[in-house]
Amino acid sequence: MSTQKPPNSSTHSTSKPTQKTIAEITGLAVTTVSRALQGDEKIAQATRLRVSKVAEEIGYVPDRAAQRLRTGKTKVISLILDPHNEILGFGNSLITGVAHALAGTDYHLNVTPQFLGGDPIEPVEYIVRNKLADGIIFSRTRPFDERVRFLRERSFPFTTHGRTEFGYQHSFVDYDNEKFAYESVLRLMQKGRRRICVILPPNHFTFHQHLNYGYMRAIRQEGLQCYIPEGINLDSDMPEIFEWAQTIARTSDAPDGFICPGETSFLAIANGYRQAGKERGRDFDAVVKSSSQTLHQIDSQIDNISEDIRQAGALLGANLLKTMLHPDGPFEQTIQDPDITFPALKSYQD
Amino acid sequence: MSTQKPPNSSTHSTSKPTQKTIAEITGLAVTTVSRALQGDEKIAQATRLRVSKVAEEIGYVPDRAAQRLRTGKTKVISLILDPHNEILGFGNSLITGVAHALAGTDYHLNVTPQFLGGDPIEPVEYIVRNKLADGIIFSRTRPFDERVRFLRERSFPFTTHGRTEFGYQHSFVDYDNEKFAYESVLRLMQKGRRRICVILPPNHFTFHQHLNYGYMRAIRQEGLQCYIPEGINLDSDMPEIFEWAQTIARTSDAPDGFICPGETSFLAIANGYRQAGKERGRDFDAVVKSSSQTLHQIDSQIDNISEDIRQAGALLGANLLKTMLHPDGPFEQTIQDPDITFPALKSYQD
DNA sequence: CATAGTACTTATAACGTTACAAATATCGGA
DNA sequence: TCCGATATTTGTAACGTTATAAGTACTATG
Repeated sequence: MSTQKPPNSSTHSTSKPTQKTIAEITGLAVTTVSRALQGDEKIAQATRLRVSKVAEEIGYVPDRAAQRLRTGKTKVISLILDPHNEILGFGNSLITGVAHALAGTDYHLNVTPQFLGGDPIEPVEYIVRNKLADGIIFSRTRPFDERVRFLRERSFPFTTHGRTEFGYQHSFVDYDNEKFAYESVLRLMQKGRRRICVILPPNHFTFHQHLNYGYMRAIRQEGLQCYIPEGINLDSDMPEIFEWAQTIARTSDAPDGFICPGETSFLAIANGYRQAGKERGRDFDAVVKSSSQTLHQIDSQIDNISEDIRQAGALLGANLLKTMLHPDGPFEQTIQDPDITFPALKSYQD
Repeated sequence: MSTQKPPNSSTHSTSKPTQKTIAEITGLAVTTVSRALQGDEKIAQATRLRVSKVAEEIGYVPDRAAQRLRTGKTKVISLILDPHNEILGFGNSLITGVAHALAGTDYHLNVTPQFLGGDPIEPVEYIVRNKLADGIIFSRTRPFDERVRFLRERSFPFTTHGRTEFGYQHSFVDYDNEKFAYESVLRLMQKGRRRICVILPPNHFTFHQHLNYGYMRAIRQEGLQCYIPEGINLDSDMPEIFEWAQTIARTSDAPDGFICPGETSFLAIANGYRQAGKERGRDFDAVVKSSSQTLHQIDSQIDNISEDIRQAGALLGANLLKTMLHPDGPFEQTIQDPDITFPALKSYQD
């Protein structure tokens, strides 16, 4: 108290306030200010209070660059956004979800775009190399995903949207695609459909397997023929799918039921069938996985099983935060349950 | 040369290489290494070459935190993503565009989500306060946009997607909504429509004015009645628009032409009209502004005027880079021309 | 009253980089 | 041979923060 320096007003009025400014005002040492702001128990409660009050008053905000340089922690989480995820607001919902999970913490969200045609490992390597984040979230995992291997080798915290098939555990959030596919088959059968086709993602993705399992399980159980198109997948352009649908719609054994794990594939198929004079509800049916209300507006009677992307984002954020806190596990592994609420069945069960 | 220190191998083999590592290997001073890496002409070409070769070899990457602390430059550009921009991949396209503009520079892209219902100034204040970026991009500008005022006051570089009506100039990229609306009216007239309705964004946005001007100009010129719905706007939920459309479709003076500056509004309207037994092409027509191929798949005969969002992002990035280089202007102001290519008219011009 | 402990505060150094001023070497010309 | 000019390199300090170790003052204990 007695050693309080004269409040050198010229120093702390001009530019951005730092801990030094607070130190000068309170007459404390910069170290004390730093520790007070960190809530160190070894600093007297009264001091802590005083410091944070002054900090508040003069509008002090910590310099993240300095913190980062000193501690090595970026306090940033990087979400890698895949260009294929454009589908009806997927990216935005995911971002919003993660951002919500991070709100209240001092972590920032950084979105790294993954360029179309680029190697998926690139953004991950880049982030690790340049230490641009403390944790990474990415999607579209593969059974033996290179990114997972890479990050695990370096003990770099991450969470994935989608599972892998490695022998070791890691944090993830996934959607129960197996159940989605299985229930979809049952629903289509309920509507009298027998030639049920499923649109699968490219087979190097893990969720290809899950969808496939669910579909095949139901198909076998019900004694149906499986119908998996070749040359067409969930990532195909709409015009491509449209062309394909238009063609097969005119064949004698054209599918009368579709399982579409994405909205756009359904739209393209419905359009292709329409060109061939076939209407959804009369000539064929479909169960669609969607994450927005858009589809329902286009076809209000469509059977739709929803996936809550925003929730997935929030879970991913939360799981990653936990992983960073306890880097050696246990790993949070969350599987989202499909929300199945079909419209009531009409009487046209022929 | 003679003063070369012995290559203290223990120092630069373990952890991440820094300029110090390079200095030790080359026998130069850290300062020289720093300036060589910056390409300073005052450093001998031979030295520059040698330094960058060693840097490459040992996999040196500059520590951004240290650079940032020292220079005050974050080398980050922040894109503020509005939740309303979810519409069919808007966000992703914009991100991709900006990212492309930034590729090759040492700027990073950081996406800051704007929460639904939050004050638009919040993310901007936050970025400036915490100095999280050197430049900001945001959209959905208002005529007297608070964010523009705020950033200009602080001479903080920014570019907007959309114009303002301030007396001073600033960098922006905008779409020619006036032309879009005007041309849409003409197109609908060409198709024999006379009761032409326009869906406008909330009237606090600048592009509300532009759309309105274009629409009104054409309406007056052609001697038509204007039809601007109340209670419904471009940001309304699809179910809301659907309800509205369903109701007016049954009125005697129901519009037979719609100008939809967004895909979802069209879908909701088409659905509402369909409930009332009215079909697009027969009972009404629409011109839709879209930025994806999705709509075309749903209705291949639809008149659609496209907006290239990815290009907008690229322009925004480029403009902002220029603004940061020359903070006092001249400001890049780009207006994107609508891409108008309608399907050939059928003969049903009654 | 000395001593150990407790409660709290502080000086010093360092993270990796760059701005600045200063130093050294090299060279042509007087 | 000496001088100034040019070319090139270097030492020092600083950006704002925090970890570490060391300090001070006060209290309790024997």
